[in-house]
Amino acid sequence: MIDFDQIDKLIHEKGRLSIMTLLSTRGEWAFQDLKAELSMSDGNLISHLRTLGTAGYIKETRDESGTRPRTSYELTPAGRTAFKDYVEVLGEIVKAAQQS
Amino acid sequence: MIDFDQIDKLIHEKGRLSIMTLLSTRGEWAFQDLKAELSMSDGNLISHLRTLGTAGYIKETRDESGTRPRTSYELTPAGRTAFKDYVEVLGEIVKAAQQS
DNA sequence: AATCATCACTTTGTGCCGCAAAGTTTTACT
DNA sequence: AGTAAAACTTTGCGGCACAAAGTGATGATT
Repeated sequence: MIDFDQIDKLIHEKGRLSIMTLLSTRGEWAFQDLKAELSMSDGNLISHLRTLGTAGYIKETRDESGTRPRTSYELTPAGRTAFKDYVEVLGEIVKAAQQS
Repeated sequence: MIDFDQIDKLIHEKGRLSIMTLLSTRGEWAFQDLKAELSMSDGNLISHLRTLGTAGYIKETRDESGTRPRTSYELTPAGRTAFKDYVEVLGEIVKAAQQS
């Protein structure tokens, strides 16, 4: 049977799952790009980013060179691994559901 | 892009996702069987079952014929549809992750 | 026969967390 | 100079996951 305990609670939440999925498909995302793509409020988005940052899943890079500061986010190796493991469980669920 | 808003919040929670997955693979589950399989506390399990019941996703059947009462749970058609839709989104996420 | 344990739940309570609304500061534009 | 928009941050509320404890019935034990 599927080991549901293996599901990473940090990732298994709509907001953070969205973020992790986006970050996994493309290297870097600026705050505003994430916000636009996910239609999340600023507060909600940043709180999720902070949660993922504290967990060591993502890394933020602040770029002050342009006219406006721009903070970008990308997966860390740990984040990539955690996401891969999480997706593996999803795959098992999908497989189990298809057999029903 | 994946429409994360489509993710059914009622299903997208570890406990309820576990329950829905089990119910989708096998017709009927008694309370105790679910509890044993999922290692959940009574209170937690019943509250999730109630949430899914209120949503119309599962149906409970109480069997009083034996020495002890035995309540069993199964998916309703609506629950099966909702789960299928949910799993479809999971499939998209898995696919997106594999391409990274 | 009386106590003890187990089943089958239910109720209650706490603590965390998602989420939005409003605030803040800096930069562009007219 | 004054307004607007970008780029965040802080605060607060409401809801929910989860466990611990309570209840009442049946079955086992001595």
